[in-house]
Amino acid sequence: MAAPDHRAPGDPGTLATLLSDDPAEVAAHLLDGWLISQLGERVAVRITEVEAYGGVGQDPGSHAHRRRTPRNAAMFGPVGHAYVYFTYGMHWCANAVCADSGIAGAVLLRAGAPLTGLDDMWAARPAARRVRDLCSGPAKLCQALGLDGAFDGADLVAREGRVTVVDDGVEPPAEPGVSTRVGLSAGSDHPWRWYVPGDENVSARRTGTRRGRAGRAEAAGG
DNA sequence: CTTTGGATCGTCT
DNA sequence: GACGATCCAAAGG
Repeated sequence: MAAPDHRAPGDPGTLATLLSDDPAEVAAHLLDGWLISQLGERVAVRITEVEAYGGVGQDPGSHAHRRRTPRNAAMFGPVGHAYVYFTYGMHWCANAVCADSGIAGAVLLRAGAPLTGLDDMWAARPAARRVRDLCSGPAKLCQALGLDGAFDGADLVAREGRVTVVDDGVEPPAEPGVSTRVGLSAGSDHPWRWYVPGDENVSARRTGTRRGRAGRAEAAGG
């Protein structure tokens, strides 16, 4: 909820190295890292939920499963850059590209805990009622940080980028929550979703008959 | 608190 | 022409 005072963004350089590996290997390491944008002043969140997506022929749930297309091109590009896509006719979602060069892969940034720039986030998300409504979902996160198609391909590990993912040196959870991915019709069997246990800034999984199975409020429990 | 239906358009078949 | 890596308002317990 409130921003811990002791946290301070560090050197983004080490992150590029981290991301040069399989999405499923690196995804959980992004938990508790910082995602910062320059909407208004400085808007920052602590990453609380991520999902891994694989490359061609590796992952039926991935946009890159079939082949490279104009939309998913960023997934085949440099590690540490953003893959931002438009979905459901109205929402943007952002990924951090990873995997070795030439092999498509990405980590979807699904949720975050607001740290700084709360005023800008409230302004960017009029529908939000509580703090946990600001960034508790991939499209909410993008809206709160002002991320859209203009950020597709942006360098997330550049020292002075418009959007930056930063490792603040704080270790990610020793035992992160794990589950299957949200909202998929294919590839939903892989346990490639990770989240900070007990954090309320985590997306709610739909429990209805449309998809998925018995998911619950996994933010609870600890 | 939970559940349901609707919005809305780019992308790929 | 179909379907989303989703969110929100409304309605019911």
